Amino acid sequence: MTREQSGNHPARETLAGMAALHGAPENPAACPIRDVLDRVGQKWTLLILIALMPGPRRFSALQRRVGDISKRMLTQSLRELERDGLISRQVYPTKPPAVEYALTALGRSALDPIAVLTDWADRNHDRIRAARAAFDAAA
Amino acid sequence: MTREQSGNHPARETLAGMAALHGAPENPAACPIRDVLDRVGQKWTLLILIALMPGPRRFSALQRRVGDISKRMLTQSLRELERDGLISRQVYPTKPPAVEYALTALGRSALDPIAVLTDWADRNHDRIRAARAAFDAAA
DNA sequence: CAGCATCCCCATCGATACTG
DNA sequence: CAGTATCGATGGGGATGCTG
Repeated sequence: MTREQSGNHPARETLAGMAALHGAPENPAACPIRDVLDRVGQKWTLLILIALMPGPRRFSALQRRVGDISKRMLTQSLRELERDGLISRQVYPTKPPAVEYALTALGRSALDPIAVLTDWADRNHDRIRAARAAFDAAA
Repeated sequence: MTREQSGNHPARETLAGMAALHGAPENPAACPIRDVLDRVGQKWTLLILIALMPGPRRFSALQRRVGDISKRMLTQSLRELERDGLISRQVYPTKPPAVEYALTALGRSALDPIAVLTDWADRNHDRIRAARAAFDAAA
């Protein structure tokens, strides 16, 4: 989680605006872009959000669904997502305790822009792989 | 893997497919999501792409524009972006050598989905910060 | 079942110095 | 100017074990 530079921007909505504003990193406050991207770029967060798309899931169910994530990382990632308000955590004090995680409205809304990005990734992955092969061949 | 019920949203169908795809962790390179996200999540890549949006830039100009990036990281990040085919590298063998970097068509196309994501970040940053404050207060 | 706690590896990144 | 080379700090994240 890297923090620094790239101050907050007032009424920017386009990348162009951000490119322009970036020349002045006087405000040390957290940049929304970095803030979100650092989270999205983390290894498991996205997989967890995706795993929660169909509906609420319990801890173990999540672990199975995500795949080879360790309990440690699952716990840690869930905490961060909960802290950011993207998922909710409901504890049922049953005999063996049960905890259910679910997407919040904010979490669901995050999946739309993420879907755009992953769709791009899906559509252009071949091109990227080809570019890499060409680059490596030239070396 | 089994398809994930309902999801009238087309983009979400794709995401669900990606989730299923991850079921095979033996070849992580085969997952477009991780492939792209790892790059996007890196510290400087996005800043560099944004810095190149207005047009081609030379090494030093990029370094000034991005901010406090070291030459080491700038070089490294540029190499990866070039390898992925997102930017091009043009060398002018002048007296003091000049090298110009520019977005490729692929690189430009990547900025669209990224803009969607950063726009979301911009719009929802306040909510996230509020959620964090609430979470921290509860602890 | 859900989750902390602990140990440890290694990838990422920063700083500095050197070069064609 | 545009890098390369090297060292070192930081922390993400895997493996394992323990608990309410």
